[in-house]
Amino acid sequence: MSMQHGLQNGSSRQVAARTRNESAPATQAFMGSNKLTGTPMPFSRNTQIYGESEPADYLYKVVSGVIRTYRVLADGRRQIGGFYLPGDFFGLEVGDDYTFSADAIADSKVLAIKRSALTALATHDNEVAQLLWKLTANELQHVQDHTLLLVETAQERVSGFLMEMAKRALVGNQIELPMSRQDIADYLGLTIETVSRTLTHLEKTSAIELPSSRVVVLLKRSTLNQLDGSARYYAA
Amino acid sequence: MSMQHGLQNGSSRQVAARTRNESAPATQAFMGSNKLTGTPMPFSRNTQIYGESEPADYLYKVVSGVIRTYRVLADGRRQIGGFYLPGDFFGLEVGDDYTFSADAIADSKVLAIKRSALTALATHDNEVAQLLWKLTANELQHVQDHTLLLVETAQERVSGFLMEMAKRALVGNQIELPMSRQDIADYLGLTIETVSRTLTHLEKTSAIELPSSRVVVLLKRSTLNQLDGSARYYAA
DNA sequence: CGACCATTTGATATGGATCAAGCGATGTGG
DNA sequence: CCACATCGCTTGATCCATATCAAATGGTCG
Repeated sequence: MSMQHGLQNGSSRQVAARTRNESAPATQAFMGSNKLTGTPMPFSRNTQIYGESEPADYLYKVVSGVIRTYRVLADGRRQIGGFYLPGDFFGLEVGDDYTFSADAIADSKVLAIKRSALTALATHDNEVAQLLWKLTANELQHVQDHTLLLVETAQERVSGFLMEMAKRALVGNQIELPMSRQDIADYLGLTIETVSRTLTHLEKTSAIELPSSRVVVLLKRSTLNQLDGSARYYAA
Repeated sequence: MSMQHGLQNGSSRQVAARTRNESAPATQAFMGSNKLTGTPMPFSRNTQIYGESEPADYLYKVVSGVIRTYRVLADGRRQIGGFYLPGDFFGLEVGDDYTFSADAIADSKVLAIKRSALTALATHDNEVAQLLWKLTANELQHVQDHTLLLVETAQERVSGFLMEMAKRALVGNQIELPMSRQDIADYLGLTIETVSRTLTHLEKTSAIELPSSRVVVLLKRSTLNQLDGSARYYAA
């Protein structure tokens, strides 16, 4: 793919610290909206919540755990649409059916909100209608950022992913990754080997530290930011 | 420069306007909604309609011509978000600013709809609120399909692109491409050379015919469909 | 401890990028 | 009306980032 030795490049570039538009996998809990009542449901690790092309009867909100949405391509590869953390909504559809499958990455609790109730509400409650729109728009924002990641180099994709996670799951200066290398790879359109090698390389260049495979300590955010091309796509 | 080989351009336009039946790059004119009034504005080939990060004061609807939206990445590469044909809406934002730039690929006419008026309307007119939501959702749908394209092989991407265009601008069994190879390449995350070679290859294998560089005759839709992985991502 | 699974690391292959001509159509000025 | 520059596209040769194939290592749980 389009290569460019991002290292020197980065330095020549103004570090336009572009505060990327907030809520990544979209649908942050920017709204407690008491109007959204639903049934709490537990899902254990690796169980499916819904499958693509099933009727989209519920909108979900993550209470605890982590959810991934994905499609399976004809050749068997899997594309992950996004990772959803507590507070995030997922499963919002405008058409009749789900366009992705969703399952729990870790043991999770989600709130299932009946769609029929929601849309009924929305027709006369403008606040709800606005909320549904905002949720859709957030999702759109996230997919667009994701799209941008997919045309970058492996290093940029992995850095971009880490920056995205940093915004959402940073504790101190370390991130705990709830997902496997395979999940990351499928989200970034790379192979697990490339993801692994890239992380190792970032560690060798002291941009990060990997105390364990699921924990990333950010040492040089600036370096990662520079590598993360999408963080400053409004070029020179 | 200011010139354009307007040859078939003018004529194909009218035809396209009434052949389209789909909602590909989203925001199809599935709604004439008399409530959306705006000022008709002409833009000549290669002129900008708005730039990314400018205040998003207008929503646009294509009357004639073709529009592309894009972002420029830090390394100078350009990513095209979508191509908008007559009937399509573009420039819909939820945040304050445009997240893409937009310009006319060919001489075009667009309707500029004041956003302030729209949002005002939406707060008490549910139909308008619904429309805005649907437009956003259509865009989301399109970006998700686009995302899928970007993780496929060059042949799949080009085939996918042709299928997408076929849904929107097919006349008989031929497509007139209003955009350059560079535009296609930037939409697919490939180089112009790869796009060109891939088209040549499709021609050699008799899947298509290229009477001229801007005209594609579809000979074996089935072959293209098979190559177009995204058309059937819900694998075996 | 041993089986299993996730991750890393190594060696090699390859699809598409890059670099570099060529070519045909359009437009320009003499 | 004809050389000639320009532009968009194609074609060819080579390179390289990432995939693929393969094996080693490490962590977890019975």
